[in-house]
Amino acid sequence: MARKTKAEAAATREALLDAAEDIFLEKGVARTSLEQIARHAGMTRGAVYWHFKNKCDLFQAMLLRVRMPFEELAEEANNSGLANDPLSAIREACRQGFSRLEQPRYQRVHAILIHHCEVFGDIDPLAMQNEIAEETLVALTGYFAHAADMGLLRQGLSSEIAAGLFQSMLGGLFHDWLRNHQRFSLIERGTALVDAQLSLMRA
Amino acid sequence: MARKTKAEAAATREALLDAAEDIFLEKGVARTSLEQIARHAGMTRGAVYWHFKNKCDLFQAMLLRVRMPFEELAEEANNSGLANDPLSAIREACRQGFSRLEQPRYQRVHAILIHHCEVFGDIDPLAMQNEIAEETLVALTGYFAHAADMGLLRQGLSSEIAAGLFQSMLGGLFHDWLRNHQRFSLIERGTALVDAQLSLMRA
DNA sequence: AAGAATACATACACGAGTGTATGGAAAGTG
DNA sequence: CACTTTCCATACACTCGTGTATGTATTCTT
Repeated sequence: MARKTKAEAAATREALLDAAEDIFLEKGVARTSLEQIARHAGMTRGAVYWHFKNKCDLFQAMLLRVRMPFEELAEEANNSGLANDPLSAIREACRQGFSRLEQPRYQRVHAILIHHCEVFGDIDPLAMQNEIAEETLVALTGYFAHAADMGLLRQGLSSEIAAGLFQSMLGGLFHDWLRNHQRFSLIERGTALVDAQLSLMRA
Repeated sequence: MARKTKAEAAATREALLDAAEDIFLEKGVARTSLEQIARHAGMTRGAVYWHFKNKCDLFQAMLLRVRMPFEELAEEANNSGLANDPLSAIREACRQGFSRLEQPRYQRVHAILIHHCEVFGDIDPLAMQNEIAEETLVALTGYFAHAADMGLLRQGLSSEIAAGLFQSMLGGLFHDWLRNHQRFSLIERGTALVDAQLSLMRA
């Protein structure tokens, strides 16, 4: 085969990553070969080994195309100027995260990470999930503590328990939705649950 | 090798399943070979292929040694004579499930099912999780509807939303705990969260 | 415009894992 | 006490996937 222009080469690289998303999601990471990925992108294994060192490298490249939603959730919660209303800040951060995850690429990659890959090379999805969960819990605890100081929380509800309840609820919702996203809309059901939970927690 | 007595043969079968639990949990299902399982049990692959048809059959046999806690959770919640207090019935059913899952074998097998195996042969772990989640949601909806009829729920809180919140919270808690169970006690944290959530929901 | 680098396709060697076939010694069975 | 069956080890053939080496037409460089 002949050499292609730089733009074409970049396009085949993206096509390989797209194909990897498709087949990883369908068959799981461990059960898919580089041959299957290449064929699904209309290429051969030669293209894969030119653009990526091996399967693990390709997997990492696939992850780099999306950012973790919870990280952005924490970021955007900090950036939102609602520091005087921490509970509303939590709500808006959740809605931001929901709409991010509804984008097909985000949804597919996260579904692969959480439900379709095992420990794999030097990538440990469970460790990544643990980090994300811990970050989320810390961020939520801060916001609920702030809310408690302002007297916004129902009496008898500590900020630690509130943060734990909220984080578990969010995690369960994400797992449910990623398992089969066509059953319900994440934004609709997510905001309904978030609003209900915050309403229960408000003084 | 020589033939062993029936009891000894059954013991080696259990030893093979124990070894499978260990290595599946450590390395993931896809990355473990039958050779590794056999060696970890002090046997060879001949023993594995005598007791099981293949890897998928061994996996199913491993699953059969534990039963789904949610099914039994619902059963025992029905059997408990707390029909006049649905919220307390939910609490007790959850505590039953927590103590079940704290048993090492239950914890290990469920951690494997949820976090350490992909789609695999004719076994689809995600489908199993979907079934369990659906059953749980239906059961919870029934109990919360009963509670709503009795006026036990806070006004403005529908039984569907209450069930959704509770199921997501339970699911998130399970995923968190199964990811690394040494971080906290499921019974302690679980009952704390369940009590807090039910307290928020009570009228 | 000529050499060098690029972007793949093709071909090959290699190991790892699987499934099966065979062997054999002890346990059950009558 | 023969005789069959059981329980497992060993050995072999086979497939699948990987990694690398090589070829090659084209694009980029100067």
